Amino acid sequence: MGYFIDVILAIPVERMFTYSITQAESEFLQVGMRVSVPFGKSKIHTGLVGAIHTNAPQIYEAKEIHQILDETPIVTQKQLEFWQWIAKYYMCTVGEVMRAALPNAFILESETLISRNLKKEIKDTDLKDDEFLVFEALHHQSTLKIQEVSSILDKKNVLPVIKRLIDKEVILLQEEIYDKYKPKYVRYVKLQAQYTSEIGLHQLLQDLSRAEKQRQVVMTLFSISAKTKKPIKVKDLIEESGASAAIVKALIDKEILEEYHIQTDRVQYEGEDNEATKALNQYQTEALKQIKNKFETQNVIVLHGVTSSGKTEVYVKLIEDVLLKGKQVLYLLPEIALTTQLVTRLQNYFGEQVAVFHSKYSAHERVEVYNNVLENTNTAKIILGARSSIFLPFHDLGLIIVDEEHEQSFKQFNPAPRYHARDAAVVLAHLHKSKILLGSATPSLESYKNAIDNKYGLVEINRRYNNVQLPDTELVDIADKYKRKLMKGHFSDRMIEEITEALEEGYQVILFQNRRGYSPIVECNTCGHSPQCPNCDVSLTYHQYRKQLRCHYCGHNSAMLQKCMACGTSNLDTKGFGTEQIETEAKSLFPKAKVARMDLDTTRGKHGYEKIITALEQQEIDILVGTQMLTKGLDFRNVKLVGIMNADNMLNFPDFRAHERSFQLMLQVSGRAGRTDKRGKVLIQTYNPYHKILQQVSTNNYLDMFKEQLQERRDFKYPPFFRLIKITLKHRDYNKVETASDWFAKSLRQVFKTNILGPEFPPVSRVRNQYLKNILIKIPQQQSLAKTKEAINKINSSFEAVGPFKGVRVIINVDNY
DNA sequence: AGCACGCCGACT
DNA sequence: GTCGGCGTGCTC
Repeated sequence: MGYFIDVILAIPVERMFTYSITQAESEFLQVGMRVSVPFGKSKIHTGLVGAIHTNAPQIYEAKEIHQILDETPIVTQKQLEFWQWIAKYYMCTVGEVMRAALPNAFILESETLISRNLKKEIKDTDLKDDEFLVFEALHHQSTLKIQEVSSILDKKNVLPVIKRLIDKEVILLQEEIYDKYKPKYVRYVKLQAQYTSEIGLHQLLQDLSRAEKQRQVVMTLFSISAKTKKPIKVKDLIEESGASAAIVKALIDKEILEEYHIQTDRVQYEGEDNEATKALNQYQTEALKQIKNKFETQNVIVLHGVTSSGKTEVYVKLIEDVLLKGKQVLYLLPEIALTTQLVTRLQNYFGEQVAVFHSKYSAHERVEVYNNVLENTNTAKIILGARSSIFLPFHDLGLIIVDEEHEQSFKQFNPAPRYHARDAAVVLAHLHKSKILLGSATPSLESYKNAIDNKYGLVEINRRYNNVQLPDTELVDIADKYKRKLMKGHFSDRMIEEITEALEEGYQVILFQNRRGYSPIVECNTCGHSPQCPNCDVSLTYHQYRKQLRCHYCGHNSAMLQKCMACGTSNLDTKGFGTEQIETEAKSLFPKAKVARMDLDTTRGKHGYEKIITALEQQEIDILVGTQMLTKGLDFRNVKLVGIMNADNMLNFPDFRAHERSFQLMLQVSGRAGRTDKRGKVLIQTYNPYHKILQQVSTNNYLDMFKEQLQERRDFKYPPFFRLIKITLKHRDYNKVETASDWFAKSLRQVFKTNILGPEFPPVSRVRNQYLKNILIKIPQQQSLAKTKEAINKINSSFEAVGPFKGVRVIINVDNY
């Protein structure tokens, strides 16, 4: 009888692959372990064991596996179940989920290594120039990677050269698979055993009487070990004794000290949990009580607490309870909110039990967190992470908190799996029979509706912490201000007055403009021509600080034009404005104030974001201009005024969620104002001060907004009443996209009759030289989601079989909002 | 996703 | 005339 395993590979193909194994291997292997397997002509891939069985495949012969990579499963049964759900719900392959779910370092792929064939005599004259270069390089280096050959020859495609060399038997190939993860070892030292006794030590110090520096080092070592009773790092010893590394080395060489290594986590919390959790005020206490009560009967609760109401403290109390029961906690946050204060705050309470997981971490660091969660170590009881942390190998999850639940960034768009971390977390909680709390000052309509419908529990906090008042919001009609010539640049007289006042009182100001760059359109005043991106269907945005025109879709950039490309006059003008322009204007209007800008362009580096936040906290910045980055749950103590430069471009955004999102955005930015003693002020500049959303923002009326938006969603058949699936077709050829999308939409209409929208070009119909066309499927509540997806999959496979549509990419996005 | 195999333009 | 571009099909 043969033994076989079905293996999941991290590639976008539907099926699993069957490999043959020996009986011994079948006894050792378990579902969830990794194996390396030969795949395709020569490559070796990492596969995850999905099933172990004895059914030989009928139509092909299974290859043997290459190697077993794990001693115990690294993926739990629950995770596999979760992967299956994600793949099914978000219409992607399990392989794609695997790629997103495992740290990259776990997914090894072989690397082709080239080495010299020593058995063969080679005459230089037999080789062509480029062949000789490779041959010669192998004299200096025993093996070369393909990529290295590429750089030696300075060309992309080196395979033909390599092939010729193999034919001439000059080189040999080998496939090397290696673990990308290397544990970190820290050097420690201790005294050799014979010196640990009192006599031995005494003798040693005498022997070293003529080597004063060395004697010092030994003395220091002795005193540290007496003090801490812990192993001593070489680094610490050098620091403490003030000696050089050479002296320590000499002692090791003389065999007085012994050197050893200990495997160490890369991410470590050095401090201690030195803070008792804060006492809650009456509103928080009440909320906590309600949450606990409702968790008795409900698994999901929405916590709606106004900005600065102290939701975090409530979370902390809940976490404490769960930890006492010995369970794990997952705390999900939007990526950007992670890098800051919250981490420190939780560490102050929970010390090393807090583990952080996000994209800025290196591959190694992620592996360590992953393993710690898998082993359920004490250093991974609370996982603070961005959306991808839902894929960690939890054992005993007791609570999931999704903070800033409304945030759009919980949804992944590219690549697949296009999952929404909040929604997936609800499923994850269900799998673990865990509770889940969705917190926000401005809950998403979906979540709030679920709460109203009693599917979820609802708990509200209506007071800010310390009873600080909500800011006073004022709408400024800039149409009127322009008419009466009261505008200076993009600043109304009211804005200038308020900024002046805030600055005079020593407070800080935040100015919000939801668009980066200097101005999004450059236009010729003579002929009306405006420069477009060569690869995408958009106008180029002018970035003043580098005097560049840039495309925000593909990153294309060119120097700012001096003359119009169409008519040659130098009568160029800019339309619209972004953060850069606001920054420039603010600097000239308030020359004494220190103005800084926070957007994608200024926060690029690893710590760019933190630098600006720290500068603001330390009051090195008076006026901070920024995009929506500003909204992410930051607590700025000294900000009194928040100015929204232009509310209209958000409100007019062509998306069914534009109003909801504008409300959330504006309320969140407003929340940055006046967090302590003095009541904050929010100024919103708009052409349309009677817009209902602006009215609702200014009165902080979430419920009104909710009801009104919900009605609109019902009327126009949008979520949460209808589910959406967006299908995007993509190809370089315009006509191909046209005919392909027509075909696709027609097929969909044959099945669904109504509720198919499009095909339609998106607002930016060409990105990176690829034309895009969207089809939107609206799914009424009574229509089966599973059947709908089945139908879409069926149409998609027939589509792939149509010859003329070859090469057209189909991107399916479930819940594309 | 890679990666090999196979058919058409720009260079020695 | 070859080198090298990327379109198409397959991977247990």
